[in-house]
Amino acid sequence: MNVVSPKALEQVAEYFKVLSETSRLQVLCCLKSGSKNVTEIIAATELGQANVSKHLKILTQAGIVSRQPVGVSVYYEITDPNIFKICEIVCDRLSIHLETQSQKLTELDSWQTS
Amino acid sequence: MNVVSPKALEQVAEYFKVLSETSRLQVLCCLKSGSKNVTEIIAATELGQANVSKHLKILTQAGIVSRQPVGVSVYYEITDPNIFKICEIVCDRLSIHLETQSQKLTELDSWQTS
DNA sequence: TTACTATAATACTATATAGTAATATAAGGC
DNA sequence: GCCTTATATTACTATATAGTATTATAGTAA
Repeated sequence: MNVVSPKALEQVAEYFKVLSETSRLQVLCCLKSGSKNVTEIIAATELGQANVSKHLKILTQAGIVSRQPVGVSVYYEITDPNIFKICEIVCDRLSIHLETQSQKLTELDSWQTS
Repeated sequence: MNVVSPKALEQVAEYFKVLSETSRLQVLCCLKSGSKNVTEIIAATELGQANVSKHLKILTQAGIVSRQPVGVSVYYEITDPNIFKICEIVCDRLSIHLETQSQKLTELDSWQTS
């Protein structure tokens, strides 16, 4: 058994873990329109400075964004546009899931009140 | 700012969190070939029984697998084949990232030995 | 040099969760 | 009824990490 080695799956899991935080997704979303420096990212996301800095480091290490110092400030940019393709697939899936969930709730409700 | 609401991003992050564990990816991989009961999943993944049970609950609640009791055993099946499309995109991205990483290491190495 | 601003790193707390041992539940066979 | 097997749940420990206050570093202007 074990067609795919757990070692390889670990890498994939690690990548998903980077995407599994609301704050990091916020950062990615605000970078969707183009390169921004840290101050702009802080303003857009309303997150703390140290927090944003930490998340940017994680995103950079994962190769999802790139870092480019310009004078005193540092600009970050998305290097992997596929990110949004992945998010789209997930969103589609979520809406389907939520729909069936609410349908089940409706059925449950009508069963209780009958 | 904040084009996408953090509330919506939370849902997406939650979905990614489900996929961010090696053990759960192992379970999904072993279900790729088709429906399996818990005993078969335990055998294929070599994970503990309670652990598998917990992961299956999480995957079911996320709508990624479906649960079907048959007699004394319970069969699980992947309900969202898009999962593997997402994983493929991530794998492609990972190989690109690893390649550039190793390239950087090679450059660093040749710089040190020159 | 000093002062100021932008970003990063450190140290810490609080929270979440993976894994596991033990227990519970439930279905079939006897 | 009891016994066995399959799955789920509970209680617990150990670990990881998000957020934050504080400090450090670096670029730039006066």
